[in-house]
Amino acid sequence: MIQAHAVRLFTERGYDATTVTEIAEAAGVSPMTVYRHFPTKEDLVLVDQRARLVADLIAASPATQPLVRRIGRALIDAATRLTGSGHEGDLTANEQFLLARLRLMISTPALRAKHLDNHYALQQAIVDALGNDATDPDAAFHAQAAASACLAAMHTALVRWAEDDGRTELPELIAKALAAAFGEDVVESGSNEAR
Amino acid sequence: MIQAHAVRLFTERGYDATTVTEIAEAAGVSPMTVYRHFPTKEDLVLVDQRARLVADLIAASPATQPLVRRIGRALIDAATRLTGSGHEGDLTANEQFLLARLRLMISTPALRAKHLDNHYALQQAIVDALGNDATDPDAAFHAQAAASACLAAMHTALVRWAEDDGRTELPELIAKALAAAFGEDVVESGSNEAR
DNA sequence: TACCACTTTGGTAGTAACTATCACCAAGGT
DNA sequence: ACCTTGGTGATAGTTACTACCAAAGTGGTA
Repeated sequence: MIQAHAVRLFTERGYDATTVTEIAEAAGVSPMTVYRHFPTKEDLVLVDQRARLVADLIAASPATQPLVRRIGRALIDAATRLTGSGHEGDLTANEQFLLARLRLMISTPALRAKHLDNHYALQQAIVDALGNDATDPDAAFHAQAAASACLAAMHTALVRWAEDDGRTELPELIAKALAAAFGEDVVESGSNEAR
Repeated sequence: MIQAHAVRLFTERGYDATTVTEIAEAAGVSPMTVYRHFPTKEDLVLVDQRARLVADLIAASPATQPLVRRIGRALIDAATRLTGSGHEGDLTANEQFLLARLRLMISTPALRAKHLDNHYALQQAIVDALGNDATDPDAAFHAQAAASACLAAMHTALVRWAEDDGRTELPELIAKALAAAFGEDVVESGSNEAR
């Protein structure tokens, strides 16, 4: 509830122009309570637990495929689940909220910065989930480079999705971004998930 | 001079544990003066004008090559100039300072976040420098995805360089990161620069 | 030397995001 | 009745940063 009020106020008045105290008043709680649930003002927009989902998808993917492909498919599959694709026309309330948060993240420097830093943590989770030999520094470096590049490509897809107001399917955009960066063959078809 | 004192104090006591007032005292100026030259505390570490250099290198690169290769070579060439490669053994004072700043950027969440956001601005500069048709949204999307992925790969190289205390040549690490993400053929040899 | 823009620097006061510490209160188990 | 526990609230303090205005150095001209 606090987060919903926060995103609404940020969207209406702007992020910097909205104080935490105002959010607390709108939500009917004390500023202390807001800080207890969201350690920083940025967290009011950025709370996001995709990391676990993506990491799980990667750990479940076949280790025989190239890194970029494993990671790319996991990102696409995660997006499919998050947006609940397959609808036509109207967006779900979940997607509306995601879009509102994404727009704030893109337009507000402080949020954009912290969001990108969250990707950094997600990158670590992905590298761990790949399950490579951690003792080989070259393999670890390879995994880091591949993961960071995939996440960056996904981020451009997120930006495009927001600019599009969610009209294009997010998984499709991510696939296009990955193809643009790594070549068409990386994400041709099918899912890594077991059926 | 202010920046040098700031980086020294941050390294000695930690970023959060050092106040801007303390930096001002160490540098022998007033806090106001610090804020005038470095709008935010983060900028005391992050001032960096690579953007222009990289963009120029890209604009000068042959448009016939694939995007990832053009961007990758520009990043490698820029790193070569910045570190003044070719030395053996000791690091230059310039490199020492770069390393100190980089270590702070990597270990301090606030700095890491803002640094990644700076990459975001650099990405825009790169896309502009590529000189593609801005009216074609698909081409623009392609360029954004390629640029963000390349920058992300370069960032992992920077991290590795810092972990290595600068022992490996930075351009070489960037080339390896790009190869790991995009394939060995992307950065095989030679420079884009006109001789 | 004297004068005059112009730039750089400094002081004061204020805002807002946090933090530490303590107190309160309702629910549940013994 | 008593104690624990988890959520809540108030108070006071620190610190990054801003707006506004005053002072001091800098360089060119007469």
